[in-house]
Amino acid sequence: MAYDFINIEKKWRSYWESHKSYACDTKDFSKPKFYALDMFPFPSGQGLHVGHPEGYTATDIVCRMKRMQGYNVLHPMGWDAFGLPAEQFAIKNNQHPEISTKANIANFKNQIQSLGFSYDWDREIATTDPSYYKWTQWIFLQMYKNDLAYVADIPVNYCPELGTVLANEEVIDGKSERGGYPVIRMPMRQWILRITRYADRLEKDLEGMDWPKSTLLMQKNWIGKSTGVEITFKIVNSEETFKVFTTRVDTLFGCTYCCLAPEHPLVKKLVSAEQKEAVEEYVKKAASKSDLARTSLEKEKTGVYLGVEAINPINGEVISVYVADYVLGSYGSGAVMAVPCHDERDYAFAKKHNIKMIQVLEGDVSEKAMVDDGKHINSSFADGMNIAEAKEAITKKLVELGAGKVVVNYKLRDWIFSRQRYWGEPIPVICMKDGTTVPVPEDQLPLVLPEMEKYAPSRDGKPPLENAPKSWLNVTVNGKEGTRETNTMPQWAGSSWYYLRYIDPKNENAIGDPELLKHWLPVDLYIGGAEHAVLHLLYARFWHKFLYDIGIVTTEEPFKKVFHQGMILGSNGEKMSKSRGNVVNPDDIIHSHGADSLRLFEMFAGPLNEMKPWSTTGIDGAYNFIKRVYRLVDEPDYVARISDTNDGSLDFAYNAMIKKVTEDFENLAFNTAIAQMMVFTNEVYKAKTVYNPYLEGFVQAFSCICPFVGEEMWEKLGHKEILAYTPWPKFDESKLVKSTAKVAVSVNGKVRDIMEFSVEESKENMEKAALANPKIQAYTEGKTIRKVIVVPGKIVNIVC
RNA sequence: GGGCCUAUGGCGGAACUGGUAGACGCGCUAGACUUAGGAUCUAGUGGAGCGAUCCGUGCAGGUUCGAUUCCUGUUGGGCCCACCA
Repeated sequence: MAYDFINIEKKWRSYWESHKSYACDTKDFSKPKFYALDMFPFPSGQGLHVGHPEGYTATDIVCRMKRMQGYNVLHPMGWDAFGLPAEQFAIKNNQHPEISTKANIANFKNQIQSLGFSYDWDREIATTDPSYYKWTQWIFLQMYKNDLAYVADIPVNYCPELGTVLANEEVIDGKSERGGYPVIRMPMRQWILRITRYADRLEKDLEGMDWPKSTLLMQKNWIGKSTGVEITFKIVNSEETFKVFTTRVDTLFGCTYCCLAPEHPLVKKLVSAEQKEAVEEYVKKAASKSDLARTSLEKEKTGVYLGVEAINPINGEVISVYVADYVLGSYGSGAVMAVPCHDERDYAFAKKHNIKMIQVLEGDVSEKAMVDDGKHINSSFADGMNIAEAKEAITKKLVELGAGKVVVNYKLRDWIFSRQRYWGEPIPVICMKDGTTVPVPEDQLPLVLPEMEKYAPSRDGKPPLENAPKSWLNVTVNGKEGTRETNTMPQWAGSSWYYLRYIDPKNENAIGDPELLKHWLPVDLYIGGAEHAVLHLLYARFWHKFLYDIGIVTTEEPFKKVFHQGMILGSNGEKMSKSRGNVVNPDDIIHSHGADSLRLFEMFAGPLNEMKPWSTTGIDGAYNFIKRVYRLVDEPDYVARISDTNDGSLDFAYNAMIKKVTEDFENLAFNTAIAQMMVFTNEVYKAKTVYNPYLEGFVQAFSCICPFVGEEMWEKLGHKEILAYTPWPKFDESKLVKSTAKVAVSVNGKVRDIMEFSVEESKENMEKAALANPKIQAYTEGKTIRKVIVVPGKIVNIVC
């Protein structure tokens, strides 16, 4: 019988599904736990992409090994089904998002199931399910009660094309992350989550985590902690003061002017009569400028004189105050001290506006600012000091004067949490006539999204829920009239805590049973795309830390180990896209080569974290290897006789393979594990006979990558039970020890011969034997031996 | 502009804390077998040369008995952040 993957895959898929072979009893605490999580997909209309199975296969392999190693494995899957793209898809196809979402989920589920992943489908969740988003809303309410959710009229990133506000994290180069539409800044009433309150912990706890280094670094940079000094400047002839934040307090003697951001509240108050018109015009212009316009202006430093002076507290110098949009209103105190000689931006601004410059560090400042370390000059008591020393001295002085203090600032901003969209979780808050907000009582959750015929976003930024039925919209609280909040939550809400729900998905009284949450957290292995390095992974950490603070979870961090799979590129090495015409549909491969071949190919193509091009011949190669393996049990008479006695010929090959596979699976190095299985297979073909337990151990390991054909082979080997819970094959270290070792003999670093020595051979004897070797003597003849380096088991190097 | 990652045969990729570069697979070449299949099996395959030998891990240096591996500089590719004071 040839390798009939179509029927083999059909047979075992149906068996595993009907027997619930991979159902996880989370209440079983008798075994060690292992929680492996995939980033749940957004069920798009296009269906599965070949990129999806890559990460999913990786976690599946580890899960299958862990099960055999005796772990109780939680391996769930669900759907991140709310959000903008779902809504856009629905609008485009003129179908209510609820219907299209359901259809897309069904399609995705079918595709995923055909790939043989060992998910526990009894734990399937969808963020759009009211019984799920009841708890998303519940978490929001807890945040609201803990002063972590608030409403504010603030300048936001508004995207007219999408008709909604976006989070800072969702804006890239002044364009929307999704769709690439222009984003403008305008003030709007928004719900905001106070993520900045967690900035310190979010930053600190990154240290030592088993996450990709690049991701840790990205989060760190995004949080952007910096320690500096906040200095108070007095306005001349006024009681007013303003504060600036600086990380270069050492340059304070070189400060020749100050700048306020256009949004700074003192701008209006301080501006002089003669400058009023110019300043007001400038502020107006700056406010309407989109981020795109701001950045596209080649970073030209514009600004106007405010008409007032301030006093530099360190030396009493009188300096001018400007308003300039290169100062950000949302960072630090919204004002800076400017030191033209030692800051590139200040240098450009001062040159343009002809402002005095004082050099306070030695160096050349004739062409550009000098920002490196050096010796201070023109700095009174700090003269001769380097940056670190001057910082300390000047800070000390400012503190004495009561004009400064050490502060920490973060780049991280609060999380703009409302979207002017229909397809999202309703925010469970009631807005009263007097402008106050009242939370929806917890026993009224879930607050279900109302049925609506017209749900498309409007271009003016008004939420679609404004047009919801009056019965939904209008609420009376304590005899007073109010209306429901009409903004909805962003897609990130549902994905910020979904890993908790899998643990106890049907619990109606809590997010999950505290005992179960305690047992199963944290997630041991979390695999997904690197594009979520800051957004999702930061938001989820924030929510988790909050849930920790209110006693829901008992770990400070949600994900112990995170890993990003590399992208699968088109066969031309470019990113897969419809316009490039290089998209591969997994369904086609499942039909032409089978799911096992797809899994094997994606794991063998290269390291999991690296980008790999798709390869048609590569998938053929995977298919051929499966056939070669399958023949071991399908037609052993032609390949290798299966024997009940061990002749020892495969001892080394087998034990080396099991050792390598066990270690490599643990390290997610599947390509090299597969290579070792290929070596073993080649050895079996050569040996023409194979000891039955070796063949079985091989099938168990192989089945982690190719579960369908693995299960079929297991059955053909005479087993009645599936192999998922059989004990993982052990390896015998003693079979890996070799009595002799091949040693390279080199002369002046060039290998000239290979000699075999007993592993116990002494260095002296190895040296003697090498020097006596006629092949070596041909190179050493007539020369004096200056040195001989002997590394047992590796090399003998003769220097002459 | 700043930060991080990366570069190895015709191709995808191996190589542990510096120690025989190219495991394994694809492709290619030759042979065997034939039930003519999407075959299968066996052998060979970094480059140059008849050869002994020489040259080879982006490029230029350095450290070392010995460097794909460590250091400095540089170039190409990728990712992230980009006025954060």
